[in-house]
Amino acid sequence: MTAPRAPRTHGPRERMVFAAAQLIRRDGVGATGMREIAARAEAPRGSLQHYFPGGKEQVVNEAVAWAGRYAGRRVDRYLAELTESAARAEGGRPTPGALFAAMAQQWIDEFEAAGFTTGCPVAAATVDSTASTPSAREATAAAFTAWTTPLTAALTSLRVPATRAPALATLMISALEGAILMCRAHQSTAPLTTVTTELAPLLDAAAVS
Amino acid sequence: MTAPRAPRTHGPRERMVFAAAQLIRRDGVGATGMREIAARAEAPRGSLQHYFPGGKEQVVNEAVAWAGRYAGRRVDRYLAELTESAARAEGGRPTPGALFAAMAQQWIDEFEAAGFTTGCPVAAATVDSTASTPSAREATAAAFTAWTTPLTAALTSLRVPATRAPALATLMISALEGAILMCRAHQSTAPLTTVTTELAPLLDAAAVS
DNA sequence: CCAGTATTATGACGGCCGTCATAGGCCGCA
DNA sequence: TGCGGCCTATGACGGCCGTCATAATACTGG
Repeated sequence: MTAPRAPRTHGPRERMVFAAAQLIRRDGVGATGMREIAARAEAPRGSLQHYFPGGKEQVVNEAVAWAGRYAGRRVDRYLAELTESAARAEGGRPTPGALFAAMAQQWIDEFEAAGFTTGCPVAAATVDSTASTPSAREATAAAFTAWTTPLTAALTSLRVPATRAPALATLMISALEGAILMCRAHQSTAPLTTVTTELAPLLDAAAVS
Repeated sequence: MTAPRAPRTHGPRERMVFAAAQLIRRDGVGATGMREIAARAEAPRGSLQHYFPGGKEQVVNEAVAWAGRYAGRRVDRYLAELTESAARAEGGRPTPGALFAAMAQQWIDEFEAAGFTTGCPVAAATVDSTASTPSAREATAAAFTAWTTPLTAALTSLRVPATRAPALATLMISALEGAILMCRAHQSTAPLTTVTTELAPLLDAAAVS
């Protein structure tokens, strides 16, 4: 997304941003080293200097921004999938609770497949580097916005009134992020399923008939 | 609470654990140094070695455990305060939503006073060191348990059925932790107030008449 | 007062970090 | 064929880290 057109196979720069995001969400910002990023991306260490003259700060900020965009795109995709399957099966419209369930399920699948080793990179960056440079904090804010905005739009398309959609989007992301934390701590997907179950009636009730 | 009776003034050991918790919640685990902990506690650097032969891992784990116990005690205190004031004013009983509001307000006050520089140490430890030693992860799990358990009990005493109280406690802590993250990122207390408002009806509806 | 333990104090060591400097390879274009 | 850019490669530097070793000091019980 930095370039208008991505190279046919992901270029080294893109690979490094992606590798940084992966490492950050596993180990946190502080414990992620530049050398490690280059190694993970199978990119030369010198290229980090070349593509990211701003140093580690720039790499981390781009990784966080990428993660925010990714989360936003996932929301759009879930909405499209749910809308299609709901229309085909019952001729109806999916509920906000089903959208949240899809978002949570993504994490449950990942935890079950990868074993609670990784969390949300935006959360990691928020915790780790709020106190550091202002640009790092701004990057996390932008990432949350890039996630909240499509989610708000999705809720609106699910007949949630425009006055409540932003608040519910904030609630959904908050609950999801917190549940992810608890899942990692307890090494269990239970918090995510619990939150999904408990939140569903509230979310569904917000959609006007 | 490590010792049955605390020394009249907090001893150096206790001060170091406290200082570690403060630094962790501001900078994260990785960015918090042993020398910094000692300096903040106004304790000699050699005492860290003496009181914590397990090294940084031990200090961090004790700080996280302390934070969990602290959060649990806060829940008990809020419940007591709300119960008393509700009984005096209306002769009634406080609602679960009011309990959540009290928990959130603590953070709002802190953010407004200290400027979004600090978050929850348990969240920081979870993000930073899930991948490191197993004991660190266990410490975060124990901390969440030390928080969830009193909260579940509090909900039960507010007439939430025992079958739903644990789930609601998980939801409350998840939403609170996530909202704290978003507040820090956006440098605004809005997420906390939003979550409090949106969650209140759900929580209150769970209390049987 | 003395012995012995608890605490404090300080310096050194090895390791990893992010960054910089400096070459070396590579490829398109004249 | 040569030249000028992008990219790659590699080593060095200073700094901070956690830990260890070794004292010096304070305190308590006899």
